[in-house]
Amino acid sequence: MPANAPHRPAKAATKAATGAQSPPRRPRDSLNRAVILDAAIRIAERDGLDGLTFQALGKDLGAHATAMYRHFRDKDELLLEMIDELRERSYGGALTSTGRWQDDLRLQAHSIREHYLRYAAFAQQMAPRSTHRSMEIANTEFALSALARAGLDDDESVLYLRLFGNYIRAMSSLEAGVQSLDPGLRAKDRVEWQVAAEGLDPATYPIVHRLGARMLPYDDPRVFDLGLELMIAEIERIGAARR
Amino acid sequence: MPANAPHRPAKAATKAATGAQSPPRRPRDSLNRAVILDAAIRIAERDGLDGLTFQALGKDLGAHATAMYRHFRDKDELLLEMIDELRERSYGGALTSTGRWQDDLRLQAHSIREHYLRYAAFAQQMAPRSTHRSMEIANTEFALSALARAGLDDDESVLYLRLFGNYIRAMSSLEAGVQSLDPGLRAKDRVEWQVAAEGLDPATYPIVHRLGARMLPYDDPRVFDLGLELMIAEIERIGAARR
DNA sequence: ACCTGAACACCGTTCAAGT
DNA sequence: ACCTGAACACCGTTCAAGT
Repeated sequence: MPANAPHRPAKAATKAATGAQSPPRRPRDSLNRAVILDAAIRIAERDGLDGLTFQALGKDLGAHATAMYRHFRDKDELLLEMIDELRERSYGGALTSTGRWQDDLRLQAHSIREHYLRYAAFAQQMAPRSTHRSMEIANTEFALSALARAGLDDDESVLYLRLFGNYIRAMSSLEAGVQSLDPGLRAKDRVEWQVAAEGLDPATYPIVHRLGARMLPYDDPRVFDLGLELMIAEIERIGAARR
Repeated sequence: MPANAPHRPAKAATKAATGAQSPPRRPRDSLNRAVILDAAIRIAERDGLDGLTFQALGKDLGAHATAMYRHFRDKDELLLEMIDELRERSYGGALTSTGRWQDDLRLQAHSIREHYLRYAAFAQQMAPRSTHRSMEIANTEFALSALARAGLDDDESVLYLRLFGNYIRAMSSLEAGVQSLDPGLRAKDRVEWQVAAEGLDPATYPIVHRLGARMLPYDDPRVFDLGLELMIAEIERIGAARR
């Protein structure tokens, strides 16, 4: 039996011979966007974004791969819906204010960062795309409210909203990117700095030669907070000067 | 003639019939990493990363698609080499110091950012990966030297090097990601904020309702410098306190 | 040793056919 | 109306065969 024959021209015959029959047809209307989205997220979490194919989706759902096209225009539409659904699941309800604008910004920054790291495979797709769904608008209102309470005027608010938002998404996306790399490759990375530093000419690269062994990994967790506190301190300064 | 038959089983026969013959065989050793890299970069700049396939490469070079496998282990190795080659082309020689550490950091930040925006399709691949090639080590020495002249000690230097480096790569990568999106989609984005803001309930979203029309795009160029200056000012403060 | 040709095991997507 | 089956036009990668 030519088990690996491509494009099996005699599939039906093989089936008849082995007694295998088509899996039961999926009952009508049992497939819908919610069910497909659910399976897609489950598959992506298990096998990564590369593992998410229409064939895998069909297998998981017991349906034909092309059945998805009745519910999503193409794969990109599926992906966008997944991003939105994940967002909904992660910070379901709106954030509740802590009472202090500084802590509100910290809370928001960390909740977004955790979301990106939890769904690291999606991070690079999420960061530059806005959905304008209610979740995003609620988040924007939350941040703008904190900036207003800090004492920023309208012009400053829209500017610092972008710095704050971009910083959080960009840095989280980078961390997620690092963590999505092959683990073996990342381990090699750290060692290589040490090796490279030791083998270096101390005359041309004196500081790298001296500090190479103490270099921090790209995703050192202290870095995110360091920049975050810098922004909060600056916002505090601007607000105080304005009063 | 079945022009669109897949996996053309009668290719040789067709060729003989039409009189077409195999293109001239590529002369021995005319293919090498440099030549392939050059073509790959040309193709990627013209057709984007999605257009860069071994088939396109073969066509461009007048060689068989699989000939590349003699020179690169797989596509990922080709991609890494491309990233490194582009880096080499962008900021060819090492940066030369301006004499002021603040301006050195600004120079480096902007040259890296321009590099990311110029090769926006690669940005998301470049950001989280380090190559440990000479270019990267020279850049690291340059930044560490600036931080040392600012007055930072070793611990502070390695920490702020990461913040500085991650900020630049992360923010540049985000901007590149935005600019890689479909242009039509980006235009829609800006309008949608305005529409969303106007249709909003002013009671639940008072600030977004008021400021929605003035929202800045994700890739507003002022944002990058705003954060950059924040970091430089902080480094200045730390250095001054230490003296 | 270097390049080609054919094959393998996939993809996303379209569309006529089944139910 | 919803789902299936077959096909189309691609991918990256392997490997035996040509030169």
